[in-house]
Amino acid sequence: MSIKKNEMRIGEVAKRSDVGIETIRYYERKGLLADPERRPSGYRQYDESVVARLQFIRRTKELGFTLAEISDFLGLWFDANTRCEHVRARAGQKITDIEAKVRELQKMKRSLKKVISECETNDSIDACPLLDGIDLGSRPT
Amino acid sequence: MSIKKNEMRIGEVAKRSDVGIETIRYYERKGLLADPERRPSGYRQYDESVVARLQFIRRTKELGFTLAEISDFLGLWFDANTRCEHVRARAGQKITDIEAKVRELQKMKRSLKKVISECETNDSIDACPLLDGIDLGSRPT
DNA sequence: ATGGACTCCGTACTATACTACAGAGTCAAG
DNA sequence: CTTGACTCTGTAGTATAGTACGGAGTCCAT
Repeated sequence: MSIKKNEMRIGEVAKRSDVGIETIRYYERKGLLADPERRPSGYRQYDESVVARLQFIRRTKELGFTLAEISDFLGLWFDANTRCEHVRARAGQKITDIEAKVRELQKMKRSLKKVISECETNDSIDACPLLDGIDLGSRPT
Repeated sequence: MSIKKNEMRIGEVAKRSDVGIETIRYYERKGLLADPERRPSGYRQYDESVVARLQFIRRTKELGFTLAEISDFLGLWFDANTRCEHVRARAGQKITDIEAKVRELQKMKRSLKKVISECETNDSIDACPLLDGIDLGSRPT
């Protein structure tokens, strides 16, 4: 029985996590956030932990994961019914997905660096390839 | 004056790039693909290069870039009016964006590995942290 | 020369992820 | 005890990125 700070209202949470009030309620409806405690008035009552969770959702979304995937992700940790071996399998799959994304991003980065270096040594960029192994055709003249 | 294979119709392109026919036309409307040549009948006529371009769009989308960003990306290479220094600046910005994404992904990966190792040494996962430095609260009991 | 597969265009529909009200109730500073 | 900021629910609207469909024309193997 830990002592919880249970004093934030939704507006405060929105400000701290940089996620809109309407969006927080939307995530609640979608099951990405647990139904919060309520004051007698019906006002939602949050503690600190929801801010971290919202920031996690926001950042993960920017990496190209859908809310359904993020929900699954959070489920890895929060679903008390998930067996340990299932957690391992799902986490392993997520790691594979992440590694593929990282490889693609690094490929794009290498190509962009190539664009930059070609531009530095050559006033014209006629010969710049945008991506390794990808022929995007000639630039219009 | 290079020899071009200019013989694919839209269905063939769709099959090769694993992008739907309707989606190809949609990308054309959105300006992600140039207006293709047409047969006298009005049928669109493509060469090989469009397949690579479509594959690039598909993969890049999976990395969390919007079509607008991808359009910008492709513009780095295809816009003949873009000055070299602008290309460098925009490419540099993209690299920064990519590096931030990679860092976030690697953070997620580390956390997932931690989840897995905790699960391997401990039948209960009560103590697994989902993400470094992020307190998601206790699992329900 | 004809039937089945393919393509055309335009429009309408869908899913995802928000975002914006309306109208009513709540909170707290002065 | 009022008043302005905040919150409630429910519903409706928006942006993005497709996806489906109807009715007509085209391609080509038999």
